[in-house]
Amino acid sequence: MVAGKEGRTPRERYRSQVRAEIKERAREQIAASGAPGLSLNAIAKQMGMSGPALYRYFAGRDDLITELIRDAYRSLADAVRAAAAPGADLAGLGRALRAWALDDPQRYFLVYGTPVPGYHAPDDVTTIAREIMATLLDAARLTEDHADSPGLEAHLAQHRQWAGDHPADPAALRRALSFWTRLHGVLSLELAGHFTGMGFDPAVLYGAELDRLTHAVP
Amino acid sequence: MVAGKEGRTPRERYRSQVRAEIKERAREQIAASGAPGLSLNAIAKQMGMSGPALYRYFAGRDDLITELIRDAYRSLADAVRAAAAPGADLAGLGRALRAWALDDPQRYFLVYGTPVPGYHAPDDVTTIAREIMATLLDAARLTEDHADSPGLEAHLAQHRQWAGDHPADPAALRRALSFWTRLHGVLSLELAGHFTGMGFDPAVLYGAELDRLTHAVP
DNA sequence: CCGGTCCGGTTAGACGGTATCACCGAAGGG
DNA sequence: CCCTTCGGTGATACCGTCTAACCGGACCGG
Repeated sequence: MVAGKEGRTPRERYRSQVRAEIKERAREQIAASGAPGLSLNAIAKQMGMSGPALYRYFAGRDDLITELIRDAYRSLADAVRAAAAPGADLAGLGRALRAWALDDPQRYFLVYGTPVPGYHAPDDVTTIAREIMATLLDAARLTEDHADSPGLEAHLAQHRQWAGDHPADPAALRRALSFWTRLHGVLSLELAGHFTGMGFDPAVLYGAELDRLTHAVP
Repeated sequence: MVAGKEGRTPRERYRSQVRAEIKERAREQIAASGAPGLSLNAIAKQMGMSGPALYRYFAGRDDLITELIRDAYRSLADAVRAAAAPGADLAGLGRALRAWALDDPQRYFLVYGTPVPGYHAPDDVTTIAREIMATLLDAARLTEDHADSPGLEAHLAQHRQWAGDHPADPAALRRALSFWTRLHGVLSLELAGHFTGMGFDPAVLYGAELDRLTHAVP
């Protein structure tokens, strides 16, 4: 079996365990105060250690946040992969996406929130993003919808490098892209609280958008 | 004439002038490093003053950011109002929204970016948001589209408190909401850089979404 | 014109955060 | 059994917000 993170030596076991606890506390802090409120000092104090000890486990605050972003991407990829397991269509994917987002809004924002102008995601994150897109394209091929946008599909047919060598026709590219942007539109506004106090149920709006993405309406 | 900000007394003139310059520098910093990178100290240094002087003009960092958020909302309301001036439909509104967003992405994120969990927008901001929504509803009444979502429209017909006493039928409510969420979906992903390297032109995608929101397709 | 008040600016400093450094003790492997 | 390596410590530099005490000049009524 491949060498998992489960420790070979006791030292490594302890190390990955402490790393895990640091990340857990970090997630709690982010859930409570958002990503900019994350404080290494506070985490160390919570764990009974004193400040600089954490630098044995993470190169710095940015490194820790990057790690959390990586985990968030992995978690999203897992959720999406699970929902699309054996040739499922976009509908289940959409429901899984919303469940994943509501389960931990700040995790969603780690992936899709306001970016720091200077920040560049590491390569493996973009690899995971590519895998998510591939899964999305798979499901988009198996889904029929009504609408078509000749102009957009023509454009996508000529600019499909983001799909790699995926065997998806322009209509599937369009479906995947609209799926992504429309559901993100509803989700991000909902999670950011822009619907609070408006009175309607965001789930209904989300469901309606998902319906129009996945059903061939008359 | 109403008392504008243009100074009555020289003191007030000077004060609002310094406040304006502080906000200008703050906008520059936010554009360069994002909202969390805003530093009062750096602004003071840039202006040739020393740290605490800025507290004569703003109660603190949060107060300054809140003021910038207020300005961003006002700017968006102005742009939307100008685009919808004499009974225009959603198409022009959509183009104006994208232009406004691309003109200053960080300003867009001040309005629609990742929220700080504890933060609550002041009342006048929600008032401006309401005005934007009213303008959007006006335009949505004058626009015909093809799609309909009976379930969503029925739900909105019963939960229309966010529309206040606006004379908009359920279809218009649905159009306004979809307009908001779909265009935000494309815009926020584009501004966050999630389309970079994918090869296609976000403007085409945005245009296609706007088309389907404003044209009665077969 | 003059005196008092208000206002905008200063320095000093408390406090908390990131991050580096030198040092120490103990666990672990040869 | 020794020695290396690793995890943890306190001290420290630096930067950030924000408060406090203080000062000088602009503004205002008389």
